[in-house]
Amino acid sequence: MSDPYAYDDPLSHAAPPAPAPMQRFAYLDGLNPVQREAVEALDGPVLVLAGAGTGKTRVLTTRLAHLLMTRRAAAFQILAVTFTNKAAREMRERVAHLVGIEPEGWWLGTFHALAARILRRHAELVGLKSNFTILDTDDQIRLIKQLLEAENIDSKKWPARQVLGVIERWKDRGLTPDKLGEADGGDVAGGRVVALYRQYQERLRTLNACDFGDLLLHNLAIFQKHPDVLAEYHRKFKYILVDEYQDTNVAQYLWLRILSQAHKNICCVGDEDQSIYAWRGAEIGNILRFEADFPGAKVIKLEQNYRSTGHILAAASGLIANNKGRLGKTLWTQADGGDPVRVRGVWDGEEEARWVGDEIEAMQRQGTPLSQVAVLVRAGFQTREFEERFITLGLPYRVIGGPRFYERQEIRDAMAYLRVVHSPDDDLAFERIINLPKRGIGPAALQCLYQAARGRGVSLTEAGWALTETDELKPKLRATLRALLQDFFRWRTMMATVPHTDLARTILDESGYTRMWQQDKTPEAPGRLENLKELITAMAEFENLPGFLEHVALVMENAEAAGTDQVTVMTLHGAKGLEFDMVFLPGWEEGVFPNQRALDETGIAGLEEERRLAYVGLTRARKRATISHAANRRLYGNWVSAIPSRFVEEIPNDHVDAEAASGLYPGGGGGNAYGGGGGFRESSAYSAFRSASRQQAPAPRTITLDGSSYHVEPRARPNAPFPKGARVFHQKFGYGTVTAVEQDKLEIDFDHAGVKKVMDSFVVPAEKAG
DNA sequence: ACTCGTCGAATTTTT
DNA sequence: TTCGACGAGT
Repeated sequence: MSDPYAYDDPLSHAAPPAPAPMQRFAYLDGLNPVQREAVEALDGPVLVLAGAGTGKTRVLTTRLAHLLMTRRAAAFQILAVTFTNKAAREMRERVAHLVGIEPEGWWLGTFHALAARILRRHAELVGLKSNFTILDTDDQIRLIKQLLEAENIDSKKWPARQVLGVIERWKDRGLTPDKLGEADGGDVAGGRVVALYRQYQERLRTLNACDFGDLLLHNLAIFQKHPDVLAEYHRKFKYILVDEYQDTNVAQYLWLRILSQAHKNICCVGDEDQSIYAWRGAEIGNILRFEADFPGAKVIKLEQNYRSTGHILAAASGLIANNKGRLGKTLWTQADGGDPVRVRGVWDGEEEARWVGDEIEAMQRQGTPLSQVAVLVRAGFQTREFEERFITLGLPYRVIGGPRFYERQEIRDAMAYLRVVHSPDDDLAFERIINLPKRGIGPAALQCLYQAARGRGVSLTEAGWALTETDELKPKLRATLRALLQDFFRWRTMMATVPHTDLARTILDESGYTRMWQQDKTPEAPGRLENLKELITAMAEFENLPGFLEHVALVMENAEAAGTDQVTVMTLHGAKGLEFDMVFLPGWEEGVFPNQRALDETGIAGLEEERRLAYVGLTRARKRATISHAANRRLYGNWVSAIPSRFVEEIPNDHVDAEAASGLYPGGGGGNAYGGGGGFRESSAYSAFRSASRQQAPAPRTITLDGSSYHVEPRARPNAPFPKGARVFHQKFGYGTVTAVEQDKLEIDFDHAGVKKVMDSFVVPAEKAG
């Protein structure tokens, strides 16, 4: 317990393990030939392209086990990297199961946890102390706000969130302030983001803190400037294994590359078709470029799907085939065809929720457990309608998402107390709780503290002590401040003798924080007190306070919900990696999905990412996938009409069973969602969403359904809509922009052929061309 | 220092 | 529509 950051493996420099005797490895038996190849290709760079449901995790874990069992490497010589703690835990458990024991001293964890571990050992090389704190988003925002204020930048025009976003994207790409010119920030924050970034980094250093991005960047800096340190890790890590490679950002890629450059034993597993995190810095290019980045790389494609029925798989494959930026895989299955993907058109969001609810009840009656049913939505706000409906029906459900345990206000407050006790210099934590519960130390007093701290170049705590000696503060305030600081001092001394759980309880009680919630009469208060208790319980699993704080900073996880039988409602992003028998995919409308903003902001790249998201959604389903779209939806208080998502049309007809209420879309003869000759081209959702056009709320009415289900005729499917401004491609005239729309005739300004009027059936959206 | 009202914005999320 | 952030008033 003497040094909580002592991570050194006693065996790090031990002689290489003896080769294993020839033996049979039973765990290889259940693998298919390709999986086996992926497991056994231990040396050199390997890219395993693992399609959805092809047994990726199995390959990963078996490969790790194989490395250990063949004694190619000891556990501490393997670096195994994941994105989430959940994935790390799962891998740890499954490998332990395969190997029979929990491997000791190994380096398996998230990019951030591993980078933090390395950084703690060499913190001084980048000007930090090894007990640096890792900031959470709250801290970051508050810091940026302070900087904005100091710079006199209007925080209304440039919200701290946005400024932070820009900085984080830079960090994702490995761009430290010195690599940027002042102009690189565009007009963000009045053209001063780069300066803010620099100041932000300076502040972090004086706070002895770093954010998540820094963990990686500091690692890179250390490796680049200290070859001896790098060499140490080169010697140490003989094999590197990476999960979800398609989600890596540039900084993570550089980190992997530099660590693997000595031995080149790096195996990356991923699926470019499931790359859905570009918006937070993921570079799909990393996986697309793998063979170029790692010369001599072996590429192994896992294509046999063990999850879904034939129809679902074919639907998903057909959809994703519309993407350009992919390496390409052909998934196949031995499973039955099963049912085609259902596509259902309804009048509005309410009806959609009603229909989905009814369908789920029907499935339940037929014996499907609710735990095998999921409703996957594009965006959080879509969950509400389903919740309301499920409550009405009395259908048990749980919404995944929402604020997680360690993000709750009361937990963050409690954590701030603990952080200040652990490290008195943690100004951000101190600031958070200095007046919580209310002690009368308001903004004015805080301002005074700040000045004192800055003037003396010390932390707030230290400045506080100084202020108790002077008469800059009113006597009463001075006394309060002194009492608080003395409390902290006392708690700090208790650290050595009192178990950390007891200490935490004491702190929360004596500080008056518990009492604050006990006296609070809002309905949330009891829950918050519960959470505080839970926090103490969670602490018990850790040896000491620093260990716990590191866990919270890096892991920030929820305890798993109780195991009652419930429908799962969550976002498509949240569903990656999961699977269910029955999957509902509501809201497949232009504007909602693909999301209009994604299209506006990132164009074709955005569209392709949305399509991958659709692919992820479909491939979550084992037995049945049900897509639905509403003709009308209430969005931010006003009604908008929308047309079915282009993704609906992109699914091959043979695998779709489409059915829509009649009269959903204006114009056109048939009046069903898909046939009927282009009726809904006029009410393009593009413009509808962009301008949030105010429309009369559709009068509530009963929908008469077409008696029989309607099967889509291949030829009858209309082209994608071409709103004004759309980029299109014409066989003869090339690329152009739509300048006017009149029924099925378009006026197009072609890049090379000038303005022409053409029938819409002769052009395709520009992104589909070629 | 706290409460109330107005204004504006509004995907996706891990660490 | 709903939520939050901020500014004015008590």
